[in-house]
Amino acid sequence: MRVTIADVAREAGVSKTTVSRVLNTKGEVDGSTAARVREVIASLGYVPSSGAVGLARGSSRTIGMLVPSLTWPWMGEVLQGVVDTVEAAGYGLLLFTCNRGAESVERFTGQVSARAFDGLLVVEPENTLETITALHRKGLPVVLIDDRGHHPEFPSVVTTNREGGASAARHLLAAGRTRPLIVTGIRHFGCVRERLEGFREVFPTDLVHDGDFTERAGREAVERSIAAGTPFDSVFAHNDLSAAGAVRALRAAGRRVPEDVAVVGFDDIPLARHTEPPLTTVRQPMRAMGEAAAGMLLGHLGGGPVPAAPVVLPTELVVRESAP
Amino acid sequence: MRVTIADVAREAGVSKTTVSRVLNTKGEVDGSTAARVREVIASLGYVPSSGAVGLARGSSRTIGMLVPSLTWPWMGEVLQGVVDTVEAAGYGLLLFTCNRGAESVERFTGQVSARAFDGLLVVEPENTLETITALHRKGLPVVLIDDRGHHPEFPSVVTTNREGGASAARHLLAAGRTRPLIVTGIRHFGCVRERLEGFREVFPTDLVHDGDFTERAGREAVERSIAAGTPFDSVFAHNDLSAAGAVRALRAAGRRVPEDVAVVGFDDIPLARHTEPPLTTVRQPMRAMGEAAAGMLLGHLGGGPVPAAPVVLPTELVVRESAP
DNA sequence: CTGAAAGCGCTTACAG
DNA sequence: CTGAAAGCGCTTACAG
Repeated sequence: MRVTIADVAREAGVSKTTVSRVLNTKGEVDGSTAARVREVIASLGYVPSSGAVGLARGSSRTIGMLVPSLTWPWMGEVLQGVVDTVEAAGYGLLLFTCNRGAESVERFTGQVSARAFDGLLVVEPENTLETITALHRKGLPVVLIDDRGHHPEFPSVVTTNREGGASAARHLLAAGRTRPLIVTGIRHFGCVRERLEGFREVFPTDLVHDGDFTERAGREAVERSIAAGTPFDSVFAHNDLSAAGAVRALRAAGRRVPEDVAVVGFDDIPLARHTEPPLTTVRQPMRAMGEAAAGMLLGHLGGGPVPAAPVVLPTELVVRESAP
Repeated sequence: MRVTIADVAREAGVSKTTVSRVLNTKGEVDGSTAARVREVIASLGYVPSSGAVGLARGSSRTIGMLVPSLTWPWMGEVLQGVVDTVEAAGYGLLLFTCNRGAESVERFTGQVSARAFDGLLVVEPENTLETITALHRKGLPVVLIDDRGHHPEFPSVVTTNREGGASAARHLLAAGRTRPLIVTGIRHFGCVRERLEGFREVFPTDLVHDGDFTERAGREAVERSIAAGTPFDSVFAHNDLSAAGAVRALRAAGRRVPEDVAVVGFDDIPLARHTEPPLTTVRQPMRAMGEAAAGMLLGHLGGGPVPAAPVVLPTELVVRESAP
């Protein structure tokens, strides 16, 4: 049978109120009484029921996290940062993905209404913005990670996408390249627009291929440019996957990387160091972003303020062989 | 203010008992009464508090999952399989990692005692077996995923490691290779022993290098063999990361892959299709394993039996250029 | 410094 | 078919 606060109280010869007080170090309790209660707690191996505590206190000491997919290359890093921070604060992390349309979104909002968690971390899945906005307006604390749509309504953690694009441009320019080709990610993402602008402010070019973050997008951009006879001596891809595709297509076409064409990616996912040649890329601090977002949310739940402006964590250019 | 069952009862002109009955479709309720209650529920947007339900019912409709790391290359697939299954059943998933020693293990067992979840899925972190065994003996339903230590005490989902090793061996043998080199993973893992035995039963060899699942392990095994003048015409690595290391070292040493040396990995992580050349590898069905484990646990929580023997999901040889 | 009692929002015998 | 009441295991005014 489960040990309850009543068992502890009886065994220690005090009231449940007193046990609760020493449990939460709240209110004055006589030193020796407290010590006795603590002994009983230890000897009985008593742990308060999280459900009962949550019900009585009106909060669950759990935070929720909603992500579009768990298999994206950088999601593990974000998650690890979040889990580490949340666990260290004694909170639990409830994980949700909304990848099966309306039905799963509904199930998710049900969990929210059920008060299964006190606050929500979001890597925004497509088509969930309305839902999340509604929940936020109803009072659910929310922090966005890698805000791809730029929603000033929410506290968020972002990285320096514009400066990241600019750093790639400066690097290629310094290496003496003159005709860069850009393979973008999905255009309506804020991060994509920023990476593009940041790059072109430093290194203007009209060779822009619309991609979608897939390997194929990188491959096709290169294949088409070569087929069209468009000269280019470098590629800036908006993520590492399409950079890897570009590298593959270049080598298949007999162009040497980096001698003939230098390639720079974005993200620095594990794959980046394993392509041939390894990718020069703009590193996103995914784990730190997860930690920062979780920290913000926990701080807010603890009664603190939330930053009015997005918290910005810097990208970092990682130089490898694809663009030395 | 939050909508409660009392609000619904008042609005519908019935007792809380009746509302509870239509909520859980339990016991007989008059058709028209039920319809009226349902309308009120919808119009008020009522959702039962998960904490209260859990307290009253003695279960949380949440399952826990404990993993050693969220950044391992195949962990995302496992997680996705688990989350999809758990969500579809209307359960929540609470995520834990025990990667900071005793302190985090303690915090984790605290959550268990707090009844934060009804059952546990485990990808076993090092040095947690005792803890998990103790929890299991105390009555916590547990299912192990990719049981690396072979603990017959627990229900588990595994893959055909022995047959996977054998399939790699048959493939190399059929390709006319005669001197295979093996780079193992950490030796005390059950899966490593099985892959090794499976391979050597089909294709005996004494060229075995103890590795640790890192890229460096693959690189060093190859470098040492070359330095020692040991002839070999193929490599079977116990995971893709060390296979990638082997490929890299071979090419750096001027050996052609697969012409001079064929390389076969294990896992089929995303990286496998991006090495140069892409890796032939023994695919582990990680997502399916996650789904199966979650399904077993949910079935058990639902009152069903657990399979007495481990559930075994088949590996599959994926042939790419590194060993055609 | 301490305790009796009410309350958090549900479910579940029990009685009708 | 329906409801009053007790109970799940805590916390928190309130009173002393």
